[in-house]
Order: sequence, then C-alpha cells, then structure tokens
Amino acid sequence: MPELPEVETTVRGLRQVLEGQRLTHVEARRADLRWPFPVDLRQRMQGATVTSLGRRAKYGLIHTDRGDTMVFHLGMSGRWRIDPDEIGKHGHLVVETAGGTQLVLDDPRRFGSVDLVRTDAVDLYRGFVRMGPEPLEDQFTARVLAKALEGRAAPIKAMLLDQRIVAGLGNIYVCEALNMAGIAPGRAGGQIATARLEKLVVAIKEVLAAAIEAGGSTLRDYARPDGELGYFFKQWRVYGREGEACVCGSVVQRRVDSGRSTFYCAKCQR
DNA sequence: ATGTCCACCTGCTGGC
DNA sequence: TGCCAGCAGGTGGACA
Repeated sequence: MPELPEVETTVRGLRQVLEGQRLTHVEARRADLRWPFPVDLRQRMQGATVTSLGRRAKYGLIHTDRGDTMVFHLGMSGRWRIDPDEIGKHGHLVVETAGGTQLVLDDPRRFGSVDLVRTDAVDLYRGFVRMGPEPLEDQFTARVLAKALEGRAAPIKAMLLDQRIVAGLGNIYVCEALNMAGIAPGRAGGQIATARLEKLVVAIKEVLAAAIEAGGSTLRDYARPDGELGYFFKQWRVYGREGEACVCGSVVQRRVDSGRSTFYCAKCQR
C-alpha cells in the first residue's frame, strides 16, 4: 500500500513507540530485501536511542543519537507490525525497544529496502539525490511542475510516477489526481496549459492530504499486531473502479500502460 | 537525454 | 477440489 500517505501514516505510528526509545535488539532475519541489509546494521542500531523520525517521499527515516539514520522503503508489500503474535515468515527485520515494544518489518514480495546513512548526509542518499520536490510542500507549485514538464512528450501519467518530477506519488494517487483535475492520463506532459497544471497541483495536494487524514483516523490500529492501513480506499473515485459509474454518469475505464493499470473517465478527463 | 518495458518476488482471486 | 493465468500500492536498469 505504500505511497506517500501510507508511508506518512506508518512514520506517525512508529513515532509513538520509537521516539526517545533505546533499541535493545536489532536483528535481520535474512541477508537482504531488494538490496543487502547493511552489514553493520545491528552494530550501529542496537543500543542507540531514536531521537526522531521523518519521511522523504516514500522513504521513512529513523534518526538515532549516534548520528545514523535508517532509511527504509516499503516497496509494494512492506509494512511495520507492532507487537505481532509471531514474527512470521516474511518478518525480515526485528527491532525491540527498552520500552518493551517489538517491531517487525514484514514484506512478502521483498521489494522494500533498508539502508543506513549518516544523518548529516541523508540528502546524499542515492535514492534522494535526483528526487523531485515533496508534493505537500509549498515549493511544489504549478510553475515548478510546468518547468519539469516543459518540452516533454511522455504521457502525464508516466511523468507523475517519475520521482524526479515530483516525489511520493504512486499508481493510485496519480490516477486519482488526474481524475480530480480532469486531465487525460495519456496527454503529453509538455502540452498541458498552465491553468490546468494549477488544478493538477491542487488535486495532488488535496488527495494526498485527504488520504493522510483517513490513515490518521485509524492510526491507533498501528498499536495492534494485525494493524492495517487507513480507510482512504473507500474514497477512491476511479482507482480499482473499472466498469463502475463515474460521478459524471459515464463509466470508469481501465487500460494498461507499461504494465501498470490506469483508471480514468474518458468523459471528464481530456 | 528521453521514452518504454521488464525483472525482481509472493500471495491472492477468479475462471475453467 | 485443483490448477493456472492474471493481477497487485515500486523502481532500477536495459533497451531503442
């Protein structure tokens, strides 16, 4: 589930049990996820105290008093479980705190990742170097987006999924934002009028904020072993709704672009 | 440089 | 019941 809102919700849940806590046990249960775990992960994290947590795009950040930052990505199927009944066969990283909480990073498909960087050099992390602006920050504006799309022929949908253009959107929220803005997913990025980009930027900010809000409303679930993510899926306008009625009365379409489903309304998105 | 596609994994669902 | 194809929220790298 992890696009920006899900990672933000995850970080908020982790913050409640990790911030200010000393890590008494850190154990990787296999050698790698998408990449190898840092060989010195346990050595550097075990015994350290978590000073704060943060997020950059779809990455979660766990800062310690040793000047290290653990950077995690949840891939397609990753999630943190808090005090689960059992670690489970996909529980690949286990962290325990002095406060008595056990955290398990669970990721069946193993597209996620865990890295360790020096906190004062987080910006140099390979995933962050060419990354675009945070969509919820003020510096993400229609002007900035227009500049990034200038002269580009690729479909707007593909461009919004490109983390170098704007960082944190995934397949769901791109589909939703394009629908809210009334823009056809296949339209060339460089050929969208500024006024429509204004609308798109507003839609992106709105859909992300609403999703975080919905995740936040069920935040307490993270304290449970079988905690699930939020309920924003109930608010999807087009994603996963092929064949259903759009608000305009037309029918939501699905098509596949480079292996990813695109949901849209051909009538209200032009 | 830009655009496009695929591999990397496991689990689940729906059709036969 | 069982099998198999198709699908899933991401992204780095290989290609033209």
